[in-house]
Amino acid sequence: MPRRHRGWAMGAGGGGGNRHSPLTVSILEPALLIMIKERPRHGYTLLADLESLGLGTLHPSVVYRTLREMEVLGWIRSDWDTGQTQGPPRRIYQLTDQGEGVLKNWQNELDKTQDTIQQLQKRIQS
Amino acid sequence: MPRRHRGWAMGAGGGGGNRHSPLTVSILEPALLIMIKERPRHGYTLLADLESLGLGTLHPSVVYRTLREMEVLGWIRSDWDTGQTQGPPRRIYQLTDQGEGVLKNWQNELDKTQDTIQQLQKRIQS
DNA sequence: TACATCTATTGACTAATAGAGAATAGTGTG
DNA sequence: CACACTATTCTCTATTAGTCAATAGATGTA
Repeated sequence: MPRRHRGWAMGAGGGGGNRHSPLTVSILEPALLIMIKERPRHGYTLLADLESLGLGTLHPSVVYRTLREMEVLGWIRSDWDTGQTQGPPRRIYQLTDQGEGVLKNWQNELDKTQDTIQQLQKRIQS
Repeated sequence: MPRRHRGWAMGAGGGGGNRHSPLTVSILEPALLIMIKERPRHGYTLLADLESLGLGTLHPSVVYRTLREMEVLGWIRSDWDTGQTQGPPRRIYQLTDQGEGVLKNWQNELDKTQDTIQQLQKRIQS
């Protein structure tokens, strides 16, 4: 089963189950950082919150992996949740100081991206 | 030399030469389609035009490869330029009918992305 | 207690993409 | 001819992403 990325835009409305575009994946990282900064959360919650952002097509393991990798990089830190849980112990993630800095870079990038997309949208309308 | 993507946001303002974010790469495909639709062009020109969009950090081979792959997919078509050139013959790309459809999908995706980013920006300001 | 179900997270395997550098090649200029 | 500039292609390898399966605690229920 091909999981094309290049070529994503062909099957978006056509074929079987709809997959997300590469853009979706690219936004995952800042989205997680922003939500974690808002309020420390665990992966399962973040998974649901991504849904409400329209990034809900991402496979859980992609999200968990991203979280683990960002922790290795020192952008976020996790502690085991001591409160009662309806399941196995879960990691609560919070932003580190380094993560704050990284998030600032990401904000600049998001701004630039907004700008670029807007330019593209204008160009196509004329 | 590591060409990290995950981890991009660390070195953006810090280390050596600045690389682009994954977002930049994700936008390349629709950007090319839009510019080609505006006016058929060859790769070298597109390369320069990307610059003015703020996507100038992309390596030429990435851009040429993307063009070739989009041609294989049937989204664009190329003819050798018959006019005089100041160099070797060059391919002029133009959008196909299929490419028009793909571009529409991309436009939806760009809209959605604008939306998501805006939501994220709002959330971080409060 | 055996079993299903829901909450949570992790691991392993492989396909696909991206980044870099070098190769190829035509044209014009000193 | 050597060099610079225009233009495109190729190859090699690092990195990322997608999928599936495994692990595991808690809760309910037959």
